[in-house]
Amino acid sequence: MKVLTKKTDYAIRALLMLGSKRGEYVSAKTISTDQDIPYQFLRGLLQEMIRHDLIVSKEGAQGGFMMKKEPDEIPVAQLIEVFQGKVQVSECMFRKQICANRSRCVLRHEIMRIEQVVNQEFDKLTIGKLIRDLEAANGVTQGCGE
Amino acid sequence: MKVLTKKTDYAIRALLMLGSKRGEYVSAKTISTDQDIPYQFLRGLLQEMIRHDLIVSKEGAQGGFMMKKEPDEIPVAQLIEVFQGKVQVSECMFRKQICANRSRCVLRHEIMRIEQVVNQEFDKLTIGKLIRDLEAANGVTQGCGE
DNA sequence: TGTAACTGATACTATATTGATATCAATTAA
DNA sequence: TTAATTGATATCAATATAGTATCAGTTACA
Ligand code: FES
Ligand code: FES
Repeated sequence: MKVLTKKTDYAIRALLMLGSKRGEYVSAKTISTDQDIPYQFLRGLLQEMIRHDLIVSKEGAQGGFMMKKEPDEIPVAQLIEVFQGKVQVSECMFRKQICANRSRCVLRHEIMRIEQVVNQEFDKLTIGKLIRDLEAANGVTQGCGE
Repeated sequence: MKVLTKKTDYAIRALLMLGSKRGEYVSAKTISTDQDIPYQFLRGLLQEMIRHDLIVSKEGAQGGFMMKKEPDEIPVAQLIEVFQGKVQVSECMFRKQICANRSRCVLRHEIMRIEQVVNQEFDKLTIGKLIRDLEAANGVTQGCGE
């Protein structure tokens, strides 16, 4: 069970890069090469992020993409929502029958509680936090071999 | 983003049924009809659960399936693991490069922390708990219309 | 002892989701 | 003018999820 798909993973990495080069336009090609993300695939993700007001673009030579929002205002939860759809733990079980007390149903309650916990965690984890974490750890943005 | 797939969903419902009829064999057909789960699909799930020692079966007429483990000893986390594979938030980002301090990498840390939280929650939620919750709520095991 | 009600085992098909590529028009810096 | 770029969109491939079909073997019981 994979919680983050490639789309989200790539999007995060693209944003980390844009976030650490704020104020300048970075081309899709540069991001693609640097982060090892398939070029055209990345292009699609970037456009999606423009539509969601996370970044802006400039066309033409020397064009590229730039952060629009503050990195601290972009929680990973939002990226998950954009690229994988809202987290929902499960449709309601027992849909065959009619629950007498739906608002008080403990099963539903239980499931939704977990849903909330998951969302809260991903909400606290912002791009800004990740950037700071990475910088603090390495001085330089740098990754691992796995 | 769907956290529980049909397989897990169906498996939980099958176990809730077996768990509330302990000591007797319940046929796949009965479960299928009662819980509205595709018959052959369910058969596969039941066999998988036998392999994982959660239930036992009796062949032949009047045969069927029965709980083996205590319902309280079956956390939803285990079912997720069996039917969807272990929860993993993400492969390591930045795999292109080599992380100097992998054991101290904060990004990895962050991601694994969330992974743990999710697993803990699904670990606390056992079949036994769900059965009790349902019985307490309704007197009878009963569902909702969604 | 025959047969209907069952599970065991396995192969198959369909559909949806995810991941990736290709193409061409429009824009812009140099 | 042209090379470097994004915008927009169509298409394809790979994988995962959901569901079906079939046949052999076992067992209760009429
Ligand atoms: S980025 Fe992977 S261990 Fe650091
Ligand atoms: S089982 Fe769905 S609301 Fe109760």
